Amino acid sequence: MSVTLADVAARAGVSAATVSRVLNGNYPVAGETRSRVLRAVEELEYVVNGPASALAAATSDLVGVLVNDIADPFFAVMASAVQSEMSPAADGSGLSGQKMAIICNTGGSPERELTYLTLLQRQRAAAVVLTGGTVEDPAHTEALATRLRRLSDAGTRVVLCGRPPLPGHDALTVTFDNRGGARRLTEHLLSLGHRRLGYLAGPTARTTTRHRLEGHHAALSEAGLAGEATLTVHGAYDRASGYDGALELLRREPRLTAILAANDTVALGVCAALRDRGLRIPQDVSVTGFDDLPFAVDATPALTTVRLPLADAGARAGRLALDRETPPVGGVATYHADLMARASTAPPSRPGP
Amino acid sequence: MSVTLADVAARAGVSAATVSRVLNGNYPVAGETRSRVLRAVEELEYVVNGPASALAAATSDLVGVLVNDIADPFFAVMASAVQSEMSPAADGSGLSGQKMAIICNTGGSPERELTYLTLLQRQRAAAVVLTGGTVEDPAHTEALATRLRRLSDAGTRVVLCGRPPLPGHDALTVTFDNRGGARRLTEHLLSLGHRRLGYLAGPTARTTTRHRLEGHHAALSEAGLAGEATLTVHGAYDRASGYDGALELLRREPRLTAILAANDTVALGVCAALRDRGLRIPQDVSVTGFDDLPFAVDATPALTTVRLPLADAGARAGRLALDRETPPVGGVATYHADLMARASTAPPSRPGP
DNA sequence: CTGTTAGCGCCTTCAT
DNA sequence: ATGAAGGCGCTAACAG
Repeated sequence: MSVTLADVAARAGVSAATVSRVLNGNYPVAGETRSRVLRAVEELEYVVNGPASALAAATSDLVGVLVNDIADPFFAVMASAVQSEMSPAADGSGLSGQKMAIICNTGGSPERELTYLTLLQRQRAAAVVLTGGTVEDPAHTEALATRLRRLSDAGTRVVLCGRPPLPGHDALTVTFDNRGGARRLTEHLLSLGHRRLGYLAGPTARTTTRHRLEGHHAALSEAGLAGEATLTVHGAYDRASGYDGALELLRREPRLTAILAANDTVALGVCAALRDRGLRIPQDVSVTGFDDLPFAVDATPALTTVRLPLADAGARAGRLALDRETPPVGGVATYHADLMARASTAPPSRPGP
Repeated sequence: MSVTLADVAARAGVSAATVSRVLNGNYPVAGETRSRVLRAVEELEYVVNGPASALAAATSDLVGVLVNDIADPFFAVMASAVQSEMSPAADGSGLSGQKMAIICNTGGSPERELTYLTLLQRQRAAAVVLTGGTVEDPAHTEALATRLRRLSDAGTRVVLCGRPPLPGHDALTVTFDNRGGARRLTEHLLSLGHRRLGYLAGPTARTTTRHRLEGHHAALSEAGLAGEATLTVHGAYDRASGYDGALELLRREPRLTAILAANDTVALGVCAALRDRGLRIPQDVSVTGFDDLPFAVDATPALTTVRLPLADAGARAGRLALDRETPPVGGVATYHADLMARASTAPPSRPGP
């Protein structure tokens, strides 16, 4: 078998307890003894047994991070930021208590979300961060709240990042003003003179989808256009949905002059579809995204969108999860979504009626 | 405290051993007893204590995945694929033995890479997957080999994904033909008639950088252009390096007609710089990327690049890590890099001398 | 400051 | 097919 604490203790001529104290450094140990222990550790190439110490100390160094899909930049950026808050020093000093992130891909499936929470509870995770929007289904909301309550009861810190507070559980929350973002985007288009807008929404029954749609409608109402044909098509948060959705919108209303996409990735699909149709952006149709992912500025034309401070939010969530930042009042921090007006939007060439 | 195996046993009127056997399902248990135990588990909301079972069984359900930066799509796609091989069924059935991935961001730092390996050894990880290229430094290579050997000795499976086999350790390896890819890209440009090429290489002393550069040179030599001014500038694998690097290349050789970027992200920066300089792509300067990340096809013009089957490779690595696929002969599987000729390359308007 | 003594919760022979 | 018992490696009181 491998080297254990006892081996190190024997080699250093001290008790196991002393070795443990040296390694964890939260207890006074004589300098002399200390270096003797450290030397023995070196010589024996001893590596702490994580499970054993987790069991004995009833704590763990694991932090769960739930994402829909880590290959989606939206989640990758947040997850990366969460992680950056617990990354070890480059020199590898002080590894004790070093937290490690377990990133779990739920694929947007509510069931899998619950499954992963169980798995994380099994690992006795120190904290759990749930990122991105969630499904709006009473049954799932309740199941989720129950699971999270069990986790909190077991001492696991729970933080929500990029989704609204969960009814039935008072987890710390870092969220985005999705409504405001969509409203600003819509206002921007209206102020340019657009009147025939198409909205490509995300999957139904998801918080982000609903909030963005609400912001869109709010802007329309304020402009006295509430009654206007609110052309809306739902789809997934991916490029293909953008492509198909744009074609569908054009089929329904060939005269539309602007399309608001559910997010930047979808917007890319929209742009591709418009190009394939021989329509120019923004001369014929203006396009907007959402999120301001890194590639948005490199799209041609550069994409008008709203910026979500994903990295800031993720980092904040990470700190809250590690209890290294005082929680915001009320437990909820909301990040503003700034309009990034770029080249994909312009006044319509044929003003509306 | 929380519910333990003993509690369940008491409730079900059986011994702890029996409960354990039911939960792990690798031992015959009477159907009657079995369901009684399962009911007790339900009623008590019992959740296995991971650390405790890991300690007792001397095995763990954790799998480490090392990446440079999870926010970089190159790594995110691979990591996601590795993970997909161990994701639980959506219905949450059969959670026992469910593996979980710990994704570690090394930031490209060799020290941190070693640190994370120690941390994973501490967790007694079932397997470790190292993704992406690595630093070519004898000291680090040796330190890495040593660390990996300790891991293997401790029973952890080690898989390399996206990097060449490591001298000094016979880890299973899934790698890409970076040389071939760069060669094909260069041949493509040469066949279009380009003679003044600029090469924007990645960071020095990294395997991917070197291999791609070698492929580039090989193509040049074969075309009898070995002596030609091989304009090369090194930079990081990010957009900013592409932007700055392109300007630097143009400064050194204003007449160049093509730029090969270290990867797609860098290529995006190159395109931005060229546009800002008023140069048209591909009429004035052709541009190529590497990797064929999702956004490459949406760039304008669509980026000519070579496709690395990142998802396939990641999935393969995942299966090898879980010992669910017979290893390739020799322990090394190499994936081909296909040329994706798109709109960012064309014959030079002013043919070379 | 350091050693001693109990567990932490589970798995796994070994009996039965 | 099930129960009993020991131990996995470490930490946390409690003495000294």
